[in-house]
Amino acid sequence: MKKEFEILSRAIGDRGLRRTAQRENILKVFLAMEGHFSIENICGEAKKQFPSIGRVTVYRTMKLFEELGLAEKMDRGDGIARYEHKYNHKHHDHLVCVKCGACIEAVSPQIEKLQEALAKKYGFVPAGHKLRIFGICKNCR
Amino acid sequence: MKKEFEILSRAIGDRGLRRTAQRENILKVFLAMEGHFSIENICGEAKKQFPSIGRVTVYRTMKLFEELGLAEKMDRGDGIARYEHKYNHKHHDHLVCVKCGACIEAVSPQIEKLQEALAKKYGFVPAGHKLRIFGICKNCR
DNA sequence: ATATTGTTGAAATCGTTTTTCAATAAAAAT
DNA sequence: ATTTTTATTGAAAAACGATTTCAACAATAT
Repeated sequence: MKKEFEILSRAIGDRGLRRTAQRENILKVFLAMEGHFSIENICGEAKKQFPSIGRVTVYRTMKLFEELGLAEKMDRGDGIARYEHKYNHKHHDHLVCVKCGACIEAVSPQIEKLQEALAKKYGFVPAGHKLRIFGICKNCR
Repeated sequence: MKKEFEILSRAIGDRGLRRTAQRENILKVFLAMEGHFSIENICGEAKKQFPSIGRVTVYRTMKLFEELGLAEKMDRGDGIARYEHKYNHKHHDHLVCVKCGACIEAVSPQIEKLQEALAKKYGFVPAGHKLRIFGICKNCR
């Protein structure tokens, strides 16, 4: 839970950014959440400790965290961007329940390999991929 | 190129919908386009033959086509919904070029199988999936 | 302490999609 | 054929998430 703050600190130094209570608070709150959260979710959580914080600041800060490799945007297909932890979290795919919206993280090394091969077959230099498997989760059936 | 109109006709009969020039025109235009097209693209094309047609009608009609299994919505990650043909087109994944936006359709039966297995491993009843591989296409490098 | 300049947050704006609603037109009833 | 019914249309308005603007503010450098 420390490294992420170091990354933020380094970015602040390197880029001539300023150390603000908002940024530190959003990072703290974000790291404490486990799962996939919308800006509104994160902002709501942040407001508990920092009531004056604005939605716009959360948008801007999460974009910064994305650039720093701390957060990754994902979308469940409902038009709302959600963020998940990225630092020290390896790549994974998502199993999205179409009933309850639950989102499970999963990964198959074989699928990863085959995706590389598929891209190359078409002359693509692969840079990443996003796989969502939709279905009914264990709890919902 | 005939079956799709039959499907529309049948839906009109079954659901008490009405046969309108707009719906037939949008279907004609959509079938004539090959690739992935936004509402604005489709509306622009439709306007050539039917100048009075409105964007809203295209939204509504494409949603109907989705329900009828004639069209499938896909998103390239840029927030704009695009439609592709579904009827008589088997499932495929998308290779999206991050430089030029080109979108190639590809499929790997092995990946499909492994996805099923991955879903089941987590107790999911899979209902479908969307895989986008991002990278640089042959032309762009 | 002061000057500089990055940051904040409310309001305004943006771009896509949806809803509203009066006018229209397709199908049914006469 | 005419009238009635009701689905459909399309412009305008609203909704929605996300972005931009800008004056007030506050972190850092001088």
